[in-house]
Amino acid sequence: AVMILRSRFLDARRKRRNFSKQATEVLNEYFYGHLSNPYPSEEAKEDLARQCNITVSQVSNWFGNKRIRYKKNMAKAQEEASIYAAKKNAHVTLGG
Amino acid sequence: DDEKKDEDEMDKASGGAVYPWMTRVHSTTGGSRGEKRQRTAYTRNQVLELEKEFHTHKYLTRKRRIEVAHSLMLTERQVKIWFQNRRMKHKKENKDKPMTPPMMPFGANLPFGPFRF
DNA sequence: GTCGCCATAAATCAC
DNA sequence: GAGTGATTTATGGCG
Repeated sequence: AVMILRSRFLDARRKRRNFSKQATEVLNEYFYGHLSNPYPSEEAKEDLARQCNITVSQVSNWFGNKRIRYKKNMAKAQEEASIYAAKKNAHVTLGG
Repeated sequence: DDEKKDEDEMDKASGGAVYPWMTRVHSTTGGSRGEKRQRTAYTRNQVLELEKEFHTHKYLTRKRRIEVAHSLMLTERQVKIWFQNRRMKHKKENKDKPMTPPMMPFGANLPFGPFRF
């Protein structure tokens, strides 16, 4: 009984820390750059994990949270979307 | 009054595109609209007993599952699902976490991780 | 046909 | 108190 309680206090979320600004930037760029289908492949997750210096699980958590919270706050999230859309347009010039 | 306007809080993408993934995917347990899916939090005792059971067998027989379900006031399905989730957690714990036990000859548990030559 | 694995949803926890 | 990363219940597809 004590063990279970103790394990809860040793949980990872006990010592939660935010990701670095750069990491969040990388993740957001991917998310808003793939807004039509923000489901990175396993390989893409590994890539993002390396870039952000976090684990693949953390990448999965981040995308899961991001998707749900985007849905719950579409109006607000879309402002962010435009920011990253503009950012993306700086890279991919609309040559079409 | 019962004026409720936030039933479909999402689905109002004035300006931005709405892609399929943005729509709700899971059923709302029969509720017609806007009902939060309920996620029952199991009691401490329920979790405790399930953990004990998991410690002895990672997989349950049908018979055992029925017994556990009844004794904990859960459905068979809930017990089955719980064990599946628990197995996934178990797997993750032994993977995603540090890679000390299997490989690594000597200076293994440095805070920097494995050597890179 | 059933059951387990898996990725994921959605709610909730913990900080 | 909102934000955010992690964890806990629950679904659905596929093998």
